[in-house]
Amino acid sequence: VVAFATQGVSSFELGMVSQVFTDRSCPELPAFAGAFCSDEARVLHTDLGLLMRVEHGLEAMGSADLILLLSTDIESLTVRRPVIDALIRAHRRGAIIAACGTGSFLLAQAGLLDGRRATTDRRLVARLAQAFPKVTVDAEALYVDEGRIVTCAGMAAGLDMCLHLVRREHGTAAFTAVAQDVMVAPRCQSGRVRHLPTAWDIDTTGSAELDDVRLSDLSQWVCSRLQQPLSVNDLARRAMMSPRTFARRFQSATGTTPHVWLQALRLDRAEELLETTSLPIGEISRLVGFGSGGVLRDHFVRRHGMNPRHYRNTFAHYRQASSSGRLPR
DNA sequence: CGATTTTTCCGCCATG
DNA sequence: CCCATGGCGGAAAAAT
Repeated sequence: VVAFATQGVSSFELGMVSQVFTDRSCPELPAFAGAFCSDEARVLHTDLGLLMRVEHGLEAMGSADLILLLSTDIESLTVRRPVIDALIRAHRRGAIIAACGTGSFLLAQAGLLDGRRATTDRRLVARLAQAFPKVTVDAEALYVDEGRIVTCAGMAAGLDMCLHLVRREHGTAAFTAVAQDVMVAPRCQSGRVRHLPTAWDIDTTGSAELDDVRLSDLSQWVCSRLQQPLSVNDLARRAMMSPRTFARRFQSATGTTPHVWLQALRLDRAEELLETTSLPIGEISRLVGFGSGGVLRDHFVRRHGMNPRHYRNTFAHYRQASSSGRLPR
């Protein structure tokens, strides 16, 4: 993992990437070899004015599996040709490139965002869209995953993106463990905001606060009884709303429907069990509340493009530590 | 995989 | 008048 930094680099992101992508010397977790690189002076000042010595130049990108482009102040962002070339080469080679905040501008300049969706720092989304019309700018997303090109909004969204990458490449068990290691309460699903809202992410008009009270503990309540078949009506009853109102308020608060959210939760748990136990797939289906293995399989193919057995094999190497069939947590 | 049954979702609308 | 609520019916999706 190579992180590319320029003058004025965000010290927050420096800390973030070095915490997530570190060698934990723990057999159950993926171990990352990380390095910082830059194309300019080997001594950079961060956004806080601290001095930082960078040991590698652009050549470090040549062998990286994952390249992270760190944020800087947009005014001091200068795009140099060698950087663009290095990014294009890395992309052709098959590397994953993930940009935080202003890093999206580098990707855009390199033409790597053309025809793709992307996001950037909230204050810069309009600017990105205007400067690069071929880019579809998503102003809402925490991060946007376009396969080998990933972009994210500023600040803490970078953490979500990094954890998402861990999950995508190494599975849910690794994701959960790393999230615990950096003391982030893992969200139930990747992508958009999948956790149920707390007061600050609902718009504060109307009676949103009352909703918050009624919706806030729903997530936990559901997680603790996932193995039972829960209908949307059950959720509504628990949230003390009529089914119609529940559906409507859930939709406006989370952007998704109760059923979709519930299935995502089930699927999350199923992934975890597939990776960390050797329970039969039918058994896992039952445990996470899918009636039969067929249903689980269906959802799996939709999310991952592969069936549960294939998925399990892909991430099998993280299993040896706890293969007793014991339930995690 | 296709047919059948069940569940979910959304627009519409009356009500308070 | 504004707006949240919740019942209803049918389309769509999911489960069997």
